[in-house]
Amino acid sequence: MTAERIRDAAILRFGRDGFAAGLRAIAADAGVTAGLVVHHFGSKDGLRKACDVYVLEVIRSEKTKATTGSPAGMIAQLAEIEEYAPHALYSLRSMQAGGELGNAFVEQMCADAETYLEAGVQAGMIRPSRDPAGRARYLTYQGMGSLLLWMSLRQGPVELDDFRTELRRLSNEITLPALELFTDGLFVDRSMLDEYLLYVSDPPDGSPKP
Amino acid sequence: MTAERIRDAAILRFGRDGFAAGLRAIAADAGVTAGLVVHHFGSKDGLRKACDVYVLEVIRSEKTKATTGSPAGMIAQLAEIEEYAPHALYSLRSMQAGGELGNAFVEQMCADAETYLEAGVQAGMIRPSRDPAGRARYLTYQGMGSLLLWMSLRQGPVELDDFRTELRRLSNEITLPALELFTDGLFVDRSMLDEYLLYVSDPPDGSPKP
DNA sequence: GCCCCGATTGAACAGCGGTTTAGTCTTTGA
DNA sequence: TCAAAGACTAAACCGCTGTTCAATCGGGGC
Repeated sequence: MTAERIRDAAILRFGRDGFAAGLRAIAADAGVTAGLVVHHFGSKDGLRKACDVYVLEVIRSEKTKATTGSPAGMIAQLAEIEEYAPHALYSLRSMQAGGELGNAFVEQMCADAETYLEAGVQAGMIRPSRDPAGRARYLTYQGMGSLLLWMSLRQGPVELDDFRTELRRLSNEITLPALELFTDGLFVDRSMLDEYLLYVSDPPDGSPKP
Repeated sequence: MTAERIRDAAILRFGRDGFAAGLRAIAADAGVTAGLVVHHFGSKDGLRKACDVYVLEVIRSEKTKATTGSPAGMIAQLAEIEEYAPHALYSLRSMQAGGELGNAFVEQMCADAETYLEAGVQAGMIRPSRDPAGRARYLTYQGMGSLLLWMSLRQGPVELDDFRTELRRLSNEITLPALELFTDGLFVDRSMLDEYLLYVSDPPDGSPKP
């Protein structure tokens, strides 16, 4: 079907150039004209919405273990994706641009991370947290955010091959510091944590809650 | 001076709306016309360059302890900035858009983080790392990246007041998980780290280096 | 007093973006 | 076979952008 070809071309283009990509470029990639795109999707925003639901569908169905709960694991496994790199890139662009899919995507990743972390805790591999949801959200934002920062810093188009190879390079660079942090932490003593726990149990101002 | 007023208005506008903001909007904010802006700065890119060097100057002179090396510290201290919030927001936009200032800024933050971490190690508060530079870069990317992700997810303009208050809220949400991670780590045993260290000492393929 | 130079403006220009429209071509169904 | 419906195109339209240009205004030097 032509509409699907347009949608796939749009996913590729949007991933490569961001959502500032023009309809004419997408149409040319799909071998059609700009008018046909809006004929099928109503508008550029309609096209984006169609891409959103499709990508979310693909990711949802293929995320058998797409997230392990740890940022290093996320990135490493993202790097292994060959076939689904376009959808991963498109998702990153969605986060970069904001909007519904971007928010839905990170919310889903936060929820998944919490599930996997809880499983790790039950299996005796991961330390329990005083705020499991907060920890999951924290780790997810840090992991996906660093990825987003990396992509944002390189201005201009992001080629799929570059995406894959650079992702692997990043994964290699990150693995050691992440493993260090995850096994031994950063601080040598618990004074800062204890002070904070004391502070939130009797806060001078009632802003944070335990 | 009028040129300085234009520059300041541009820093505010760019921070609020991103670099897609129009010259006419900036000019209106400064009480002048679009023509005068290019008369003074040559082009929109010239205006952005001028904002870049000025913001970098301000940040450099005022970063007495703008970074502590830890993501939680970064964000918390960024949140305390009242006067320099526009410059912090502009820097975030620079990272979002890529370009020279964005890269220069994170590189500087990585270097600073390494310095502060080393100081913490010398003071006996922070654990030494097998790859201090890599750890500093890792922590910087995670911390700034999560901030960038937060800003990217909210589409539309970012008001200065929202920026400050939301930054504080984020800081409160993050502090506990970060302190937990920094004191105890995430894993209960060292098996994953030991396996990796064994792996990099005799890699099956020569990609990562110890 | 005059003149020149920089600041400043308003309008116009050129290009690109999404969208619209009129028209052609292809398929389909009775 | 014919006509209606939808796929598809080419061109135009319109709003927005950064940029240019001619003209005007306002002081400072000779």
